[in-house]
Amino acid sequence: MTELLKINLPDGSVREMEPGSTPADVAAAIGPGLAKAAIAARVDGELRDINRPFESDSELALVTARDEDDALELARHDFAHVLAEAVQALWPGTQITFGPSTDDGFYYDVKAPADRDPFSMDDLPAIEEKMREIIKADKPLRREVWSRQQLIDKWEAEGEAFKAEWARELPENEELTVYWSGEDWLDMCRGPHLASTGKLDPQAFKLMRVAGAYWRGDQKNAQLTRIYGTGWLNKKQLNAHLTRLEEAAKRDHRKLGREMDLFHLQEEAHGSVFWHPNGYRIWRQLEAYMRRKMDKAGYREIKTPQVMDARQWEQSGHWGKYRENMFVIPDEVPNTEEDGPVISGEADWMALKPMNCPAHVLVFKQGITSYRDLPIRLGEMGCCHRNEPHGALHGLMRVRQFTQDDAHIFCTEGQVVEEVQAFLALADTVYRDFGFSYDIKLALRPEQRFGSDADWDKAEQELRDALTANGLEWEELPGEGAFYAPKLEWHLTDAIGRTWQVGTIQSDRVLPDRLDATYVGEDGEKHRPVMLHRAIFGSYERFIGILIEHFAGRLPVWLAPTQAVVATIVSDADDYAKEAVGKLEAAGIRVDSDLRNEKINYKVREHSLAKVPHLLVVGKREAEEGTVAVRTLGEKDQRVMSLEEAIDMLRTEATPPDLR
RNA sequence: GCUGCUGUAGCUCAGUGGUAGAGCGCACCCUUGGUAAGGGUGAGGCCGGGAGUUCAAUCCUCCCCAGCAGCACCA
Repeated sequence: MTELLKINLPDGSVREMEPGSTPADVAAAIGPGLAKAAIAARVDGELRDINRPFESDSELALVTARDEDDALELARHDFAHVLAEAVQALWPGTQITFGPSTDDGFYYDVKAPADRDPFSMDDLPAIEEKMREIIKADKPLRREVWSRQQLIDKWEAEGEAFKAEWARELPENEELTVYWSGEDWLDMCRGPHLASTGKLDPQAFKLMRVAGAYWRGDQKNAQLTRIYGTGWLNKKQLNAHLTRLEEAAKRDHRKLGREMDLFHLQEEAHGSVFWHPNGYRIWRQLEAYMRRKMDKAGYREIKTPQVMDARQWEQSGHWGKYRENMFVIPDEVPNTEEDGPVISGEADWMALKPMNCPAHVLVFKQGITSYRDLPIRLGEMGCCHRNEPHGALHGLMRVRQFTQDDAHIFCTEGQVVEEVQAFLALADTVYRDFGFSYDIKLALRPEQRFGSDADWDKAEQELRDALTANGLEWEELPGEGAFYAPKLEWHLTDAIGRTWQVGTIQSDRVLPDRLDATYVGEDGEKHRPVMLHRAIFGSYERFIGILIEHFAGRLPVWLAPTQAVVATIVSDADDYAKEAVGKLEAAGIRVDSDLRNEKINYKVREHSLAKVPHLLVVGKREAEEGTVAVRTLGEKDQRVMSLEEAIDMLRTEATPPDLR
């Protein structure tokens, strides 16, 4: 007589089940509706196959499509397996490796057989077709426990070198499982999975692209082809996602930058930005804003050299740790008598600064500093050059020349927490002014680091203390800190839910030491200051790129390159339009006139596409009455008001948020 | 840096082994029109750079450069 298993359900009831029964059996016992709806189970909190037998008395929660996070996770993981199966069905000899779910879908890393080229976009329709076949065949997905040797033998027999390698290295104490798809295909997988491929909606996925990816994420390893798909529970969700992607593409700052004539990039200076008048107007507004914020927060602005001798970079540690990202130049006047510039090879080396911090320490070191002077907050709109890997460059988001709203706070040990707290508050006001919400992450000590564990303990705890004191929540990222310091990172969420890393603060005890920065303490002795590296925008380039995408080009009036255009309907209104422009300019508004011989429809369209916030239309009527017809971007209606009212309105809207 | 794809007019893109086309934009002319494209005419291109194959290369091959997507890195 075997003992029955006690299965506790979320409503508090208990079902007694035969040994070997499964969550599916429980669902069936409860009712046919649930039996049909249940796609997986949470057993003692762990997501599991619906057909995996209970091992003991358990807490059970049945998972249905209404548990969207779990359902999506399962579906995407299954889509990945179906993808791998489809690729192998189409091209026998393809090696398979890994296929996880992602935020919006799934991917599978595969290696094409030796007798064909790597997979390309052109192969995707055929793969999709085969995937639909597999889904429609409704192949049962069955879990089986295998021994390590069984797995290794199978993978080696089939020439699956990557899988075999992985099977060898799976953790000792883990139960090793495979999942059968029908009777003819299987993959090594921890699971869980849906009961059969037919549980997937064949219209709810789409293969998106192929890309290279390294085996186990390491550049030294073989490069595989990663096939990306997006996967959902139904076609409606898929379409909604595809619409979101189109929306994101419309917001692409590279596209809008061209359309709005903000900046350009060209190959002769790839990775560095040519700012056009419109784009630099945005920059200047941001810079003026940030100067006011920093001035009020007790920072003093400095300007330091672009190029410094290599000896300086050796001392700061950059020469050793950062040289491959630095632009290095010979300190020699080249001999140009030959065809080209000739360098003797005996020159001393100089380097463009990739960071501002060493120069700031040098400023700090001038003269003798008393503890009474601390904290000293040195700010710089610091232009830095980093020779980034070519593949990393991306519009304004990742460039080789960029300007940081940088500052370094030199303070005593005892001042660190309060300085971090003040910075937390300052950063908060800035991000709010732009309408961003954010998450804070605390990046903890990396494997390779300078400094003692005691210092790291202290530095990490100081950041936590400041966060706690300000009532903020954060997420910790082990191993992600800089080699000299733990750091807080601000991750902004934009209007369509994407996140961007911008601001940071890092507490550093290494650089003051390397560059021998000291202050005289109350005791008359020399002490090391702590140095806080911090930025809020991060870089102007990236921040402007984020703003463009966040606002889809429709920048708030205070940032808009052109805040208003006065457009005439008939040339009889030209003189009045010029008068209006003069008054608007006198009121500090960035305004253009459009007196061209074009219809008003045409002008409205053009300035709307250029994302000008307000169009002031003037015809005969307005000229006679001293009014303007204001058409605001995004609205269909016009509002007629006196020129003075319009100026007041624009002046109000054009006031930067910190001056309101 | 790695893998794949791409590079044709200012922009978006067609196209062909016999030195090129569209739409938008631009210039000029007509039109003075009330809230998202009025009409006409015209000027723009060393078809990313270099080498090779060929009677002939924008097109095929190789190398380089840049862009895009991802990876790996990062503000």
